[in-house]
Amino acid sequence: MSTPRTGAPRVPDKPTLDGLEEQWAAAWEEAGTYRFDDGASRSQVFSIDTPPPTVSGSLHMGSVFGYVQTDAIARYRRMRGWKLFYPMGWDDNGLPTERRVQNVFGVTCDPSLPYDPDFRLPDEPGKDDIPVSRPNFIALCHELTAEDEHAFEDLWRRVGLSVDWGRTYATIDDRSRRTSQRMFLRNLARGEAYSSEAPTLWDVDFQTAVAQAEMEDRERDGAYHRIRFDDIEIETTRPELIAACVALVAHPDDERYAARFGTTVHSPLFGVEVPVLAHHLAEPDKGSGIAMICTFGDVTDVVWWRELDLPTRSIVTRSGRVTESPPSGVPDGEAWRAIAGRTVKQAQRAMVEMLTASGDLIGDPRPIKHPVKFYEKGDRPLEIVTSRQWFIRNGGHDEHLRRAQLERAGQLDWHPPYMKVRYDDWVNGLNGDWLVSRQRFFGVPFPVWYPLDAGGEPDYEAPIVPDESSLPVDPTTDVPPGYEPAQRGVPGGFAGDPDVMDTWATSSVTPQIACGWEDDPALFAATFPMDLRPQGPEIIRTWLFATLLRSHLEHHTLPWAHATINGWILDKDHKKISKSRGSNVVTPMATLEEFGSDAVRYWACNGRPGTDTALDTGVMKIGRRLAIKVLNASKFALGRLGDGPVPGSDAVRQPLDAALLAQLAALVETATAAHEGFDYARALEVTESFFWSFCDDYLELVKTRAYGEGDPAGTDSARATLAIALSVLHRLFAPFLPFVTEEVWSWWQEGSVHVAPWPGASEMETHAEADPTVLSVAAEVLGAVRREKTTHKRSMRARVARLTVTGPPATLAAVEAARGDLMDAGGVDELVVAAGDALSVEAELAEEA
RNA sequence: GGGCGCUUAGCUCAGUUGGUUAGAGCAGCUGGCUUACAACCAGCAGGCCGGGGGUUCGAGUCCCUCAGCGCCCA
Repeated sequence: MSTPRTGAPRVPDKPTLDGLEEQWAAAWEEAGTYRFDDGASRSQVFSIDTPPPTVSGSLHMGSVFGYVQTDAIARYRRMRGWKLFYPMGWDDNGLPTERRVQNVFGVTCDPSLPYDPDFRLPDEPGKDDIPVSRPNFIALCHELTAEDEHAFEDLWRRVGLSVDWGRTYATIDDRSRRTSQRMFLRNLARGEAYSSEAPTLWDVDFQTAVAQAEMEDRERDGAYHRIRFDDIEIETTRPELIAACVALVAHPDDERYAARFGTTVHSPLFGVEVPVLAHHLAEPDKGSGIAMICTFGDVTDVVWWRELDLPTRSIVTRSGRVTESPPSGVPDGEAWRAIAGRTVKQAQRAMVEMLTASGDLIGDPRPIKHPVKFYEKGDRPLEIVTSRQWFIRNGGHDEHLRRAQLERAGQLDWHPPYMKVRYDDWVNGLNGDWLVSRQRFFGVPFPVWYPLDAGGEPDYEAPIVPDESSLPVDPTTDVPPGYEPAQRGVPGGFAGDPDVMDTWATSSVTPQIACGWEDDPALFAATFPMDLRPQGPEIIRTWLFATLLRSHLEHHTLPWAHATINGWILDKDHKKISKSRGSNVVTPMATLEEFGSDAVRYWACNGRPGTDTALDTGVMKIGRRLAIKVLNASKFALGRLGDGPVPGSDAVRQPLDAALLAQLAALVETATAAHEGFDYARALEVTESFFWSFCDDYLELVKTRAYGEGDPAGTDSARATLAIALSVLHRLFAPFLPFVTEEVWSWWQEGSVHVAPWPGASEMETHAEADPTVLSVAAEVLGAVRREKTTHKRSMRARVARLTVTGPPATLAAVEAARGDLMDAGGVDELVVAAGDALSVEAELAEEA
């Protein structure tokens, strides 16, 4: 039940939407309206694992879309009586931030440099990037992300997210680093995390390893080069790797090469002897049906290398150049010196020239288009290099764990359900464990040191780990237990792991970060496992999957009960809004100022769960009109309540009023059911539709009575109904239009509408007989009267001398029940009814005055 | 190549287990200042529900197929 304020409502003469955002955002902050109740128990709490936005990403309307939808869900649950745990996080660690720091400040990180406490940026950026130490670089990262986070918070407050701003975290802050490191140490202790020297996808520009989830295929031009290995001709798109060739391979059933399996041939130019082998992954239809295996040209090479137990002859370095000296077994001759130290592209040109000259290249290269692996943020194709990296087991090599991951996802409530398929596809397609180490700087360090042997070589098999109580640590500056600072890097001493974790390795523990895992046991018990993970579809394979994995490994439970997956934002041409394509992207703040936050929220909440939605200012205009209508209708209805106490539901005696309340009860039921299924869009739709009919028909029909003309009982009935309907409608709209509903609520109620209880059926109960058709018939008759006036181009004030309604008995009974209201609203002098089959209305207009 | 989603009025979209004559808003057109709102109100017009085939008494809805668009994966 709502709590009406004593005294008459205070309604402004000229209600306006302008300024509501600032006014109410400040009021909510002041009152702590959205603050989490610390004493709540798990059964009272609804906890939301909000996606921490990448603060270095651009702000655009796509950012607003999903967050507003989630906020509508949160506001509904809060009004249903749940104690909302709804914190916000900032994803600031990782490559996007490093890249922005490089661009904005014109610096690059050189980890070999010592920390410079007096470092100052020059006033004018120079032509070349300034190399800075790792600590200086990280300081600049913090400086920049602080600004970005401020911009995001301003936006979220402006758009009315009802998050508890007292619980904000950042993925690089102490709490996140501690949680992330602790989780890693637990994984390590259980054997779920391990390091290994292995072929790894490598971005030569970013100088870091890349995980399967961050890799994408791009269609690129290439060319098949037909090359002679003795009498066998192979086809390859990468002739520059001939020096790295360790075998030839054909399909075991391929009769063309059956006789050659087990024999050897010699590579051209280098003359290295390599075996001819059989493997089922060789494609007989591709090229000449026989391929060279290099270490490493692509991911298939890695499979062949592993399964056929081949030697390693890597020639590509982490910078994307050919090594200076040849791998073992390859002669350091003229051919090698032609490619040594060159970029991959230069080496390819040199090889083609030499092969042409030697006659080992058959015919001209044949141009093709083929998919090439790229880092999703990268500009040059990924190379495969051998390096030591950290992995977390994810089921990619473990059928048992894979099945467990699929089962977990089956226990999760997906909204909409078909989004689960994307998860299943991803898990079924996993071909390796999760690579979590990155050779970067602004991230969570691995909390690990390695003992150095007498020769100064690290022992990777016996990492030194810190006590959990000392977390977070930075092994590049902190000293491991039992060692002295002076022992860093000296034989018999220690060395810190220089790598940082993949940003998803930290993002995958947002439930643990937000809920205070191990830091705040009471909070954790009250909030975890969480209730809801809202997120975008594109990060199902990364964020959702990884979060599920870590929770499964550590807690043997789902991290949340529900996942809502929002759709894409498309621009007017139905193209996905791209962060990199900055040209046509309007900043959300400008849009929010132009249309108002409620209007933008209306647009966002119109997007069905999981459905792609076009950025459409037309829909925002409709939302703005709706918000204005709420102001005006509220002003009218509250202005009719009179100065005395508002009559209660007992006063509802008129059939028309009872009919309105019956329809309203049905609306509440429909809207509530929609919300329960996370279908905020349907709840909004039915509420909006009801509200316009309420304004156009009911308010017009009841207007005269509400003004207090005629029978006082009729007036009381109208006023009681208006008060109930208005209170319910304000609350039904509150999750979508938080600003305007709070404004109109404040005119006549105590407290915030956003913590008012969600309406229930009991509020609409009356002693009057409730027949909803009274209102629908009355509305139809009134519509016919209006049609008559419009057809004759007369004003709505024109009198109707005689109105004849024909219809079946039930319809006529409804007309009789609303007789007075119909005559008042239609300006009818005489109303007569006549029996007939179907409802028909005849209006004789009075002469024009 | 495989999977998922989408295709309904000029535009943006609803259409909930198959069930009267397919809805809304915007834009368009015609009227109306009506003591909540002209940022408003009333009315009109506008649709082989992407194509084809099938199941059914009955299909926008279910099945098959084709086409286009988008996304994911290989």
